[in-house]
Amino acid sequence: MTGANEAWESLMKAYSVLMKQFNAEDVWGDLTMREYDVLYQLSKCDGPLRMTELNRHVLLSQPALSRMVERLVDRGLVERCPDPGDRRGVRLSLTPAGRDTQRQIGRPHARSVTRALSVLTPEELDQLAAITGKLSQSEE
Amino acid sequence: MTGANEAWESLMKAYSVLMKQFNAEDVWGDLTMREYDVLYQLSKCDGPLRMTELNRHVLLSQPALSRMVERLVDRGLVERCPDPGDRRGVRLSLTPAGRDTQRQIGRPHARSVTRALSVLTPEELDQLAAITGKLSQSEE
DNA sequence: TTAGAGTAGATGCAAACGCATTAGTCACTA
DNA sequence: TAGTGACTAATGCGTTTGCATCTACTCTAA
Repeated sequence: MTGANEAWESLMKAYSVLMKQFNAEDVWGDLTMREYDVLYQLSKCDGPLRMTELNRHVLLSQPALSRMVERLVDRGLVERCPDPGDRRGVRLSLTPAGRDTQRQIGRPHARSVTRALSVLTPEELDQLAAITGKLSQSEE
Repeated sequence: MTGANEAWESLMKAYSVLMKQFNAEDVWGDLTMREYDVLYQLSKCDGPLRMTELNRHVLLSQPALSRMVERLVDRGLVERCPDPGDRRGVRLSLTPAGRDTQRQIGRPHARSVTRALSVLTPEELDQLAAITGKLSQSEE
């Protein structure tokens, strides 16, 4: 019988341990993990993403994300063009170079993830995905 | 049937969503969540902790932790004294004020955690703790 | 059609971060 | 017991972060 706080602490610990492990791997080239995360989130959606929408998927403040995107644009990995339907907004998408970089990093990283989670049975993977999915959907 | 990468992504999403939610709550006083985390980790161990040991439990680089501890010492929340057995090392512990602050923040935060995880059944809490526990122990 | 509230993203600025390196200590071996 | 390599924590420095704020645009309703 586990309390909610023990479960949350255990989740945080796992996150922290695995994040450090992944960060130590030599697969990130000249990107940080956070920058890769932005490229990855963009790679998942084929259509262009709005800044605000992207910000929902990334653990960064709005200004920090704004500047990170600016840097990625400067480096030719992300394209930023005005949203025709809302002139306040911006549409973000990967450039070919950005997509390429994402894939090049994503492949070995995905292998690391598989290796790190290989201690879990298929049933446990299912349960983990189901439970954490429930958690992120529960924001009202 | 879920793959390891989907499970990891789902875990990261849950972490990110809940972290943002907790961060938005008005319980942190003049501390950041990261600073609270350090106080919390110190509060869990009764005996003094070594810098390196503390660093294992916190998602921060060694220099960042060193300076954060310095700030907490300046604010009177943490005590730093030389380790008699190893003159390179440092022994960290909470001051009474630090313990007090930790408790004052910890109480409402623990309630938030309980509320956020209340969408899970007791069985799911057990499973989540067991699975994430397995993950963090698997570093060889 | 226009005033006022709300939203999207950018910017100024101080604080905090990570990388590389350093100083000091330990532990093992010759 | 002197020398070498590993380990612990601190520091220099350029970059990134968050908070507060700002500008520009949208939406609602009078």
